[in-house]
Amino acid sequence: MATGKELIAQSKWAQTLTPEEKGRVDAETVVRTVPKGSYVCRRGEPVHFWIGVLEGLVKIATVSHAGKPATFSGIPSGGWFGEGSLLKDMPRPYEAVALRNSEIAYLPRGLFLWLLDNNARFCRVILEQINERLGQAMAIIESDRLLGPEGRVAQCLAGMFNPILYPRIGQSLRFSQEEIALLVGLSRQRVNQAVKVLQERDVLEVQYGGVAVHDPEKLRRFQE
DNA sequence: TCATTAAATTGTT
DNA sequence: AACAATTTAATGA
Repeated sequence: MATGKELIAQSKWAQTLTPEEKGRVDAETVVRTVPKGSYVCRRGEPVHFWIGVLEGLVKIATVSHAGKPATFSGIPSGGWFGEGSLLKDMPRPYEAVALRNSEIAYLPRGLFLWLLDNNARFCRVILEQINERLGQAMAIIESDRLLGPEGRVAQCLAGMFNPILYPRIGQSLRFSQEEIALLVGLSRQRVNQAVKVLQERDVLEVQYGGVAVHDPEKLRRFQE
């Protein structure tokens, strides 16, 4: 099992750091295990950290006044989130819940802002990430309003192939149908039907504990 | 390495 | 939501 430091070093942004900066990151970043179903962070709390999913799967969601949850996106291993909230001085607008046992890194706000101020390459990587996330948000809005369950599942999975937000994801996505259901906001049963339809259409292959996608473009083009 | 058991996931109602 | 069937992971001989 790789250590927290090793997993952090694999991130794209970590490659931009000087040895001194790397030292501060290692010294100040806290890594903890978050069990399945527990909060990684809560809505409304002060934003003190930039958060990384070293291992596992986390969903970003909010809860309506009626108590209905709405998922915005899923963050798999290697993904970092919350940079937008760190730049604003507001309580955290969304909550994050671990969908499986996960290793989560918490990088202090002060260190994050210091890196932005002092390292232009780091700053650029973060800009790219925010830009990618905007594109992803647009895609989610579109699929939510225009597509049926099969299309939503397809777009959700296709979003996981974004190489800028989530580097090093192979062609096999190890997300169980239950996890996919929690991410797209459908019942597990409906997701089970949807992935079978997608398999019929030759867009993906259903496997035990996940799906295999041989052609992400084809998945992205599935707009029904 | 193989067989047995427990746990996770799937498929269906 | 509940159930049975299937697959994987873990355990010990």
